[in-house]
Amino acid sequence: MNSSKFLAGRGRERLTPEELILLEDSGSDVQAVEARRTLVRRGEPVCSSMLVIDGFVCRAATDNQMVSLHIPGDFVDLDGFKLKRLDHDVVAIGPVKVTTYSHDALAILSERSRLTEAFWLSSLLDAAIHRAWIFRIGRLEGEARAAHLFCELHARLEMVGLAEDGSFGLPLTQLDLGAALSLTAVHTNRVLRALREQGLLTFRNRQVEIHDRKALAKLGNFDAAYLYASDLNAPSGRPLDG
Amino acid sequence: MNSSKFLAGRGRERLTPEELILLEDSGSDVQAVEARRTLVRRGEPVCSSMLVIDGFVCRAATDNQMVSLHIPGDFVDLDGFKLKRLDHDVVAIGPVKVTTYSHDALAILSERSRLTEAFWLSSLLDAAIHRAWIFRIGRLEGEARAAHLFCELHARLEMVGLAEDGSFGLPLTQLDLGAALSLTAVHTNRVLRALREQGLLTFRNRQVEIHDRKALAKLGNFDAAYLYASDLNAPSGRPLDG
DNA sequence: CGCGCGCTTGATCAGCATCAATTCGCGTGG
DNA sequence: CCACGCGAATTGATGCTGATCAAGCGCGCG
Repeated sequence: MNSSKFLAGRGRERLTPEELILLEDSGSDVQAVEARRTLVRRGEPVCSSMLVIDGFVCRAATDNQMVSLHIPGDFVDLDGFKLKRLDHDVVAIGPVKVTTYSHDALAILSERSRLTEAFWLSSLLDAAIHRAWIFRIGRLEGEARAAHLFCELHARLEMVGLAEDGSFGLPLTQLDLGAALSLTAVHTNRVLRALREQGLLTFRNRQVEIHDRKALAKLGNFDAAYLYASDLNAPSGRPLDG
Repeated sequence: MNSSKFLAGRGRERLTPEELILLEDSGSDVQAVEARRTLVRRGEPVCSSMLVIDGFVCRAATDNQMVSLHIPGDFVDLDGFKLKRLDHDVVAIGPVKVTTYSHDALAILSERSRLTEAFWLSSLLDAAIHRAWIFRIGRLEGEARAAHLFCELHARLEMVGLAEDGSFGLPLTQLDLGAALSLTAVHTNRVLRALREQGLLTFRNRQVEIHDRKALAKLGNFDAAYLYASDLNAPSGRPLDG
């Protein structure tokens, strides 16, 4: 598995080919991580950050509240580069592949290129997604809450080519899903059944099939604007030709 | 009111005096904003960002869910500098004073200094606070939720010298508080009464008095680590003497 | 084959929303 | 000066959403 495919995620389309090469050369080889492994524990000093290449990685706060869910192309703990420790655990959900970037390497990269801005942008997108999670948990109830999360995941996965026809792999248990939705596993199960019975989506065998994308978005009050997809793919403020 | 007092908030202690001067010179004069004014509406193109000098500013998502609450020293919509529009409204809660920074000025600043990193750091702190809000709303119930929020506000205000002896001004109505806590105004009222009757805190006339800080933190499961206060005030990675 | 984990379903209970009404504080105009 | 109006605070009554407790099922794996 080559990491370069995902280097261009999260607005890094704006980078020049030279910058992308610089970025790729600074990362480690791809490393495999087994499912359920805790990659970073909260509070521990960290000296490197990870780019997800394959699989799903989550960030978990106190009482196992999931606060973030990362897909291939996401840097998981760029926070650690600037803050030197994390305020949450980082856990692989299924089997995962990552590349790591030592903070020393990132520091050198920052000196030599506009990559600092790319990283900042990535952090801003994380923050925007966090805000959507606050809204989801704070204002939507059961079915709508799940619908909103599935819409988000679909949109994000589609941006990196990992969703097709409303269908994508999602190696979460219903307990994991509950941790993200802030619902018990029991209630998550009932919510999934309700969505299935309404013909909106099925989630079985680690595979999501969205049957009615429009209705799902409506139920979940989902507006993808906060993912800034079009902006990121649009030509940047940088002059087009040099 | 001079803005320089708050330029050093949010980890900007790390900046050199020259950088601080550069920053101060790039901002507008202090502008007064009346209470309840919407400063930026979601989706609108933005071409400047704001630093809060006095008062409270919040960010509100769909259905009036508050997703963020900003105090003097916070940049409210630095997001807009990189993303060019916001995924939420920005609203003054009480009467507020701000200085604005045009994105052109910020771009020039970025070129000339390490300010990009300071801004990035500020965004990372916002994200960390967002995560704490997800935990609070997702895992804590009524009283604990309110306790956690009051602890956060106290800690943040103390960092910029706006809280003393567990007491600080907070110009929110109970409805506003409910929007932040994701509770109805009615239930917010009952929760406040419960906290008062337990001798933990009183909130009256826009003034918070924390009577038992330790017990409040315990009830709210509050650990201030996510605010990175000590890290920000500690000497930075930058060489101490030049 | 049996154990464990995840999924599923039923029954009961608690936290909070909702609806409704009253009171309080305060600025405004008669 | 007082009546009025309006937003905010407060309190009561009722109902819904989702937690909790409990039990059974399916399936992969040692």
